[in-house]
Amino acid sequence: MVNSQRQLSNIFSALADPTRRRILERLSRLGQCRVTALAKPFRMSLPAISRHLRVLEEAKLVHRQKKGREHLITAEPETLKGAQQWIAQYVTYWESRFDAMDEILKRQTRKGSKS
Amino acid sequence: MVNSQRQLSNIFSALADPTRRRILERLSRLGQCRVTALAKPFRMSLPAISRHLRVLEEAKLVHRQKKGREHLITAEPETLKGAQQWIAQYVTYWESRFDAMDEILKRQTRKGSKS
DNA sequence: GACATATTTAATACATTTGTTAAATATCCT
DNA sequence: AGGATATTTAACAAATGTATTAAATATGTC
Repeated sequence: MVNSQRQLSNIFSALADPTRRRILERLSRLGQCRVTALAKPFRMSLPAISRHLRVLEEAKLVHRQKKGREHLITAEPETLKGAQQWIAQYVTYWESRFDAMDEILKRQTRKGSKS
Repeated sequence: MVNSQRQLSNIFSALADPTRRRILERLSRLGQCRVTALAKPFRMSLPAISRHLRVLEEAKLVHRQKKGREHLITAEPETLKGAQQWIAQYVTYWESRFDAMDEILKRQTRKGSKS
């Protein structure tokens, strides 16, 4: 579970960068993947990608398994799910608030059309 | 709908800051709210909050309506929903991938226990 | 008009992020 | 051992983000 504000901040900052989002996208298409393979389509140095991966890893959006000299990167969907839930709490709350508002407006309209 | 990568980046950066998340939380409890009222519990100058609000506004997580000298701030749940959907696409994809993996592992285990 | 209130903008300082290149580390291969 | 491959760490520059205080702007009230 995503608990702390700190972790939530890490997750959202990680997702805020388009390169990191593309890495996640790529990871979802390719599945477990080596660093170099992940980095391939980016017009950016390997150290830059390495750093992005560290950010994703610190946010626990990604998990690293060392196998010899290769580092195999895997997505960690549970974390993304945590962020999703954080957001969902507000969306559902606001939706219900707006639905309630709609209801009130409808009733007022009915009353209005009666008189 | 949340379309561009740019907007997605804005939304996630906006959500990455704990103060801004608290502002949204407060906004969801209080509903439409004046800037000063929103800023009340924060140990931070008003200009700082003003900036945070601008960030939220640029991300379209929040909407501003000027009424005389007061600015009334409202949450914009549609945008949050957009972010939610972006995340959902990966979560569901990964879940199905993992489910498929589980299925394969189960079958292999059955085969293994037979031989 | 003069003063109070609500909010933003400007100027500035400091911290963090993001990219680059060069060097270091770890592992594999012959 | 020596060389090739995979990846990270270091040093640094440029851009961005966040907070502060002081001043500006817009509106309301007597």
